[in-house]
Amino acid sequence: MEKENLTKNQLHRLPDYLSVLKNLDNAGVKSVSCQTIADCLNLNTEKVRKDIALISSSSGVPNKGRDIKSLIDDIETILGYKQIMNAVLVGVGSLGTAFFHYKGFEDFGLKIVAGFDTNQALIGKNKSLPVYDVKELTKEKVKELDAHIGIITVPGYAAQSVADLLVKAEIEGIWNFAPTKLNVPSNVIVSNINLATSLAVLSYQLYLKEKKEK
Amino acid sequence: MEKENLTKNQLHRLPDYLSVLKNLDNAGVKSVSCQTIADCLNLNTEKVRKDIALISSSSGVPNKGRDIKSLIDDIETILGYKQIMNAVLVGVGSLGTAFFHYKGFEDFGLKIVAGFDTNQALIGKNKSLPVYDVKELTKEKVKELDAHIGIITVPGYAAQSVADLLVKAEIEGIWNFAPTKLNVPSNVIVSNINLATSLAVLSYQLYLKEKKEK
DNA sequence: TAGATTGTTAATCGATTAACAATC
DNA sequence: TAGATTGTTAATCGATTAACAATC
Repeated sequence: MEKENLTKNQLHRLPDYLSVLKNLDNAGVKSVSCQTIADCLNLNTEKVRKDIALISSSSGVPNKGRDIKSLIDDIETILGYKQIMNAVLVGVGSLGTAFFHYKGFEDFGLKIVAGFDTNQALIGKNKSLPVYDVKELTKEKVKELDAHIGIITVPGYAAQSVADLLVKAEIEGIWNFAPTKLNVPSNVIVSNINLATSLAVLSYQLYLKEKKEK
Repeated sequence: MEKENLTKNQLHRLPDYLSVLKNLDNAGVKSVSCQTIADCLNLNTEKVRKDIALISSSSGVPNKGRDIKSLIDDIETILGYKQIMNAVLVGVGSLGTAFFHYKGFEDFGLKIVAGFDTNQALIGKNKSLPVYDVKELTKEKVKELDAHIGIITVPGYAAQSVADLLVKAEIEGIWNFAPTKLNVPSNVIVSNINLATSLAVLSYQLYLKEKKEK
């Protein structure tokens, strides 16, 4: 599809583009210019144009723009929304339980099929999804569940050992919510999401604001 | 404390530094060089040195490094961990409930004190924290709760109207989990965290890997 | 046709990396 | 003292922005 790989920044903008495009699509709009997308997101046209050119399977039409539906299709393909992938979740604690029951991920192509934990009290089938002992997190089990992604929602100190387990179980990608940098072989893909980091941005701005007011 | 403001990238690295420092502190280490931090995070020394110089209240000592405890203190101050701030959560749905019951945020200086929703079934005090009707999200209520931050966990289409409410209620900062860019006055601080975006990074890498294997 | 919009090339900006003198 | 580590200045790299010719 695209000629070159997307940079991290470009990739981060895709979900925003998608959200704008879906809104326009819902409103019955048929085609869109990069200018319009840029305006909606307070970005400059050039940036959007470059991004879109890179990910679009079709060329833009001068004086018209691009077909919204096919653009949505292109982005969703790249973001993996078109194809549901199974995931296992390790750490059915406070935050883990939240995700465990959150159905929203399926819109993004991710389906949690099982949980793993060390806490015996959590293990069993009492919930909508099975929770297994972390000891059962093996290559065979992962294959049986047809899982390709592992979600880590354990405390920071336990994250690396869980990652090691997932690697051994031949998981292809790890979505890491623990505030720990993971060491994994280069063929395993890791995406970190750190709530603390995100919150830090907010706190820092408030801290600056307060400091300025004094 | 620091002379210049931190860039977004630098800010994002602080929680990582903090995590490394805390590990070393727990291990009984007293002082640390930037080189050590850099090694732990696979960053290069120069970058870490610049970052640390910017946020540290004390100068580094050649041939020794810096005192770990005071460095932790500096970072925690900037990240706002030293001072708990109250927050209200709007949207006690699937993801919202998760956060609502997640106690982990208090470690990062954030305490959720109340929830708001439009769904009458969710309103009441049956849980550990009160859930109010979104109609009650007023300036007075926010003041009464001593809340400074608003957390948005509603679906994308509702996010902007919730943001408007929060602004009217004179909230200072918004932590936005909805996949929507918010328009707010410049004195209100917004930090977006988009699970879809984070997942997109993972999906895209898997997509590239698959494409390459073909 | 005229004009909006595209794709592409060049200029600018900022962040990262490299180099090195200063110093406890 | 010698050497590890610092702080700072310069070089490199990459991403963003600006400019503009091409075109439906």
